[in-house]
Amino acid sequence: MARKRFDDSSCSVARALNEVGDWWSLLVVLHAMYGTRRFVDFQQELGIARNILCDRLARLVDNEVLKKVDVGEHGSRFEYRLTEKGRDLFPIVIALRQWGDKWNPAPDQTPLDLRDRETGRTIRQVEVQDADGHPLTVRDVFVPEGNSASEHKASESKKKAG
Amino acid sequence: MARKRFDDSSCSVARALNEVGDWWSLLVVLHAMYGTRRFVDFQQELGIARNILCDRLARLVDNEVLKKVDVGEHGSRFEYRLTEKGRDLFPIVIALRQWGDKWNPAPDQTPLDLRDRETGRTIRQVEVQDADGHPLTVRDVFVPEGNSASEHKASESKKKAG
DNA sequence: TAATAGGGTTGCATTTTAAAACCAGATTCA
DNA sequence: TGAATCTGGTTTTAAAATGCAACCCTATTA
Repeated sequence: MARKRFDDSSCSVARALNEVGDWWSLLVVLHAMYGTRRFVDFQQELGIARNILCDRLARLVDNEVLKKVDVGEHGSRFEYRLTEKGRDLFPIVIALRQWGDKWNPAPDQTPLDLRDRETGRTIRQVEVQDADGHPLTVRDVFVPEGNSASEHKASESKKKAG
Repeated sequence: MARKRFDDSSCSVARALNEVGDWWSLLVVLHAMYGTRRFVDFQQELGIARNILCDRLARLVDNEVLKKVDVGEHGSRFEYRLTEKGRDLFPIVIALRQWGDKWNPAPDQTPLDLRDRETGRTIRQVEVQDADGHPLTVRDVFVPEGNSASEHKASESKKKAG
């Protein structure tokens, strides 16, 4: 049967994954962040099937992660550019990259060394922080009672949790 | 044909997505962070097909995101618990949730209000930061020349980029 | 002894995916 | 003028992945 979709899920993670949670979409967004804008470039860099790329680009445009711009250069030529919504995926993509570098390092590759354009210094590890900027783990947080997002037992209120 | 896998991709984002980049895996991890540990609970909370859940749990265990523990309670009973590698997905899950809340808010739902267990204060937005903790956008960073991760034109060196 | 719970596996129909071939408008080349 | 090329797709076909339901086995409870 068809893959399940989460358009109307009450869970915002599910709704997010519905837009960028498949095998290709985040890689398309990643390459868009690297500067790729054209169909053929995405296709060659990603090695993705053309029909799948069509589908993903259209879906990302539908979801306003990308916008399709006719730049009218050399005949029919379009560019796919990140919207603000798309650029807002930056922390997610970087966190994924750091996680991959940490837990599945490629033997023949130094991890990505991303630097601040102004100072030239290496960026921080992406982390969840408290109001003061101190790092928090999953065990350091809770969902206050009454928050509708806690419907599916978000807080660790079960006997075995903790 | 088969879906493409990225096990040996030189891109750490692709390798990360290979482990948790499908429709269900990150939702399983999310619920594990909420405290879910047992097969039937995952199945009921997620509404996932049992064979698919089997496959995903096994894959996550293979990839050491979860570990399977025989707690020998009430006969055959196992628990799936997050490993350190799995807990390390916390920033990614939270960033996804914040992105979903921001760009696809559910009309009938207040966004997740996650709080610091110690102070009770709301957590920060997950962001990419420079060495001093100041937020950075995708336009504020670059990949230094010579970094092997820049092979696929990570730095914006093309004529049209910028 | 039967019913039930936990944790799966198996079969089968439906979708998705990948690969390659094909298509159509615009442009450059000869 | 006409052929080749570039760009951005659509179509076709076969292999996987998915969802659903039914089945299986162990252990516990009624």
